[in-house]
Amino acid sequence: MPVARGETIDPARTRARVVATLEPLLYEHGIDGIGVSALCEAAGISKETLYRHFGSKDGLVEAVLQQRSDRVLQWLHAAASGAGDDPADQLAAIFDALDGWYAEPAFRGCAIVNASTQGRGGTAPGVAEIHLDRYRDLFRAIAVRAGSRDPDLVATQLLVVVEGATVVSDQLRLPGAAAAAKDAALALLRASL
Amino acid sequence: MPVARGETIDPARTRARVVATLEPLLYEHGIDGIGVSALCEAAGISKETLYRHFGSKDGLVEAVLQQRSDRVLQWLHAAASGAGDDPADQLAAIFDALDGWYAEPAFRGCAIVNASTQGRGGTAPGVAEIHLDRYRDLFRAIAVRAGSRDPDLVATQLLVVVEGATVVSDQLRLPGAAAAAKDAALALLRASL
DNA sequence: CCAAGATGGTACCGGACAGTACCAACAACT
DNA sequence: AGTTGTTGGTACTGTCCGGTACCATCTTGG
Repeated sequence: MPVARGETIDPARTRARVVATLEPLLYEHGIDGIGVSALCEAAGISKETLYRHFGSKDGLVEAVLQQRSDRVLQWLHAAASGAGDDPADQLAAIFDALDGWYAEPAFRGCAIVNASTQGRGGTAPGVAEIHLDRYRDLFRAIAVRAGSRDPDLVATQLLVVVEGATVVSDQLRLPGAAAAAKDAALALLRASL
Repeated sequence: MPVARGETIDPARTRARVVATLEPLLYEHGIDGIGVSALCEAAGISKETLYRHFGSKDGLVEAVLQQRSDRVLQWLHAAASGAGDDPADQLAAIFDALDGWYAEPAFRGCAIVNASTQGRGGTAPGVAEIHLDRYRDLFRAIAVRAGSRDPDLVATQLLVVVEGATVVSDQLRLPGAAAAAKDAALALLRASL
């Protein structure tokens, strides 16, 4: 089949579809764990199309990671918002959401941190920093509204707990890791008042 | 130059020297970030020697990771022991030691976790689990001696904090991450009594 | 002094991978 | 209808990497 299938030809739409399709694949296999040819086959596009849209494999990876960071942060903000107005409840809701993620069979740790660890040099410089900073901003806002004495400190501590829980859940497959992290996060927030 | 240089021919000694020499190199560049030829050149050995000793690149990596895990755990045990008998002091000493590590320019996160993240499949299955379990045992012993109500929970939480601090320090280069983690660890231990 | 084992050097093989070129087919706008 | 632009298919290139083979050289132990 030569061109667009049922849908109209639209480069932006093609690009978005490719990013959405390839995101879970790159997450599952790792950036160096899957070749460009396999990615193209999975996305149903030719290599030429991929390189016209993204310039290089690194360009594709950066686009995928950017969208993933956006999606994850939106998801956590939604989880917090849906838990009412109490900062502690919102914090608990975030860790409950993470617990569900950790339990998924496809869970492989934090995609952005994994990518940064794998691709030392070249791949997505700054994406990881921005991602973690946004995480920290989310926690800082919660700490501020909870009335913490040192919101920056608490935000860093909560970021540490989240990233640690992610790593431990991934490496050790401890089912209780998220619950322990949630307990720790609430204790740290409480201790900061 | 053909054979052993100044030292006597001794396969075990050669193997140990190779592991010690290549450990920092594999840590710095990542497992897939440096080729076997470069490793041999750096170690001053031929490819044939490397493959006779380790069988494959994965075999070399596993040997390096095993030794690194041993070294790190010994180092932390020593830091704890050197801080006296108070469990809280020992915990603080561990995080102070980590703080020094995080500040090193060569710091690249946890080598074992990095390797596990990079080499999905084939590379060192189980090394990461064992490493984190040993970490957790160290913390559990501290929690027990401190009189925590639930030493297993505290051990998991402290493991989460350590791994999180390592990731955050690596990705974000936050100088205060270790101090925040130390503060969090002590608060969690205190809250568990 | 000689046999056996450990080693370094080098060249090589096969495969995988990122990236490119060329072409035919199809859609959208005029 | 035709022109322009987007796409899929395929073949190809150059490169790098893990791993193997062969050989000369040196130490070690008898």
